[in-house]
Amino acid sequence: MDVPWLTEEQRQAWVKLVAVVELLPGVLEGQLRRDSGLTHFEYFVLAMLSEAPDHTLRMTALADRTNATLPRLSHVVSRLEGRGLVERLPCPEDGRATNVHLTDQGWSTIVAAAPSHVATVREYVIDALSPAQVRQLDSIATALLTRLDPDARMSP
Amino acid sequence: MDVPWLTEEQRQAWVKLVAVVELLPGVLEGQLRRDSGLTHFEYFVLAMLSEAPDHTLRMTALADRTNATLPRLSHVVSRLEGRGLVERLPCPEDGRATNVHLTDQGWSTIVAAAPSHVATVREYVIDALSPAQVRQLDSIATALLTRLDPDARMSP
DNA sequence: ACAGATCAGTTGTCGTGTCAACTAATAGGT
DNA sequence: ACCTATTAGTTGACACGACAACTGATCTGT
Repeated sequence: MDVPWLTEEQRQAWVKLVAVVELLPGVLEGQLRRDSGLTHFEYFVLAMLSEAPDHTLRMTALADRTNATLPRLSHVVSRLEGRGLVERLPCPEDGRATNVHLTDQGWSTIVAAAPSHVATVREYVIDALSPAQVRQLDSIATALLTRLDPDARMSP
Repeated sequence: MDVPWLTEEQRQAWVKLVAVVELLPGVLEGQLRRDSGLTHFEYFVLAMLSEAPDHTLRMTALADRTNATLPRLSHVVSRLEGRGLVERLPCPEDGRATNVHLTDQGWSTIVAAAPSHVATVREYVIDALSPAQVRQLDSIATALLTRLDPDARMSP
């Protein structure tokens, strides 16, 4: 496994990216838990459902969009179901599949949670960057995703 | 909590950044576990120790550099100690503190793990970007860290 | 039409992180 | 000097995610 080492420039960028990747989830997690009683992952699940047609997605599709394994998603959906934020429905077209549907209460929850979450995103990310940097970030993230997510499971 | 919404440009950049932050840890985690039997966090702990003077850091300093809570670090150090990769030593200057020291075996482990890890970083990050983008990434990450980590705990 | 293979999801177990409570040692005030 | 407050770290109980094994439904080939 003999590999060309990284240049100092590359190493610096890498170290900082790792720090961001390490710190950002904690900030989002904390804010959502405090303000809305949701995990970031739970928020993300509700958000994906809220954007889906009829507020409904099949487990597998939802797992793809949220980058979750099916077992993990199943557990989380059970909890959300217990809180009345989503409901499971058998899929008419495929007897094996189950549809997850956002309830009215789930919709209210995500609508209530969104503003403060967006405010946090502004505060920690958008407002820290110039408009040009926001565009650069988009290009960079797009480039990374072609490797990290070649099938575009998370953003179809 | 009434907040200006995000422009479409900003939203796109944000969505993609979230995807990266979600996917990248999984890739690193998987590679390190397969190739070296280490968690990314364990790798990071060993790496920080390997860069420290005398291969030694106090628990608190190590917790800062790795963005870990003290309990989490304490548990992980216990496991690493059990595997003989680090050792705990009482701190001479402060009776409350404990120094964590990288053993020879720990050093060998990190040296053995580094090349394939760097290769992965190349593959998924550096090589996906142009040299200009690497520089942009550095600037962007630096800007984000002024908010995410104002005291520069992770990169002193 | 039926048997085997594959697919969608669920359930249970285990490792790991978080939080709260605790111990031990230093620092500060009178 | 002594008593309190703070700091460093450890320990134990609980929650969540990963992995493997399992159930039930659909597809494939003959």
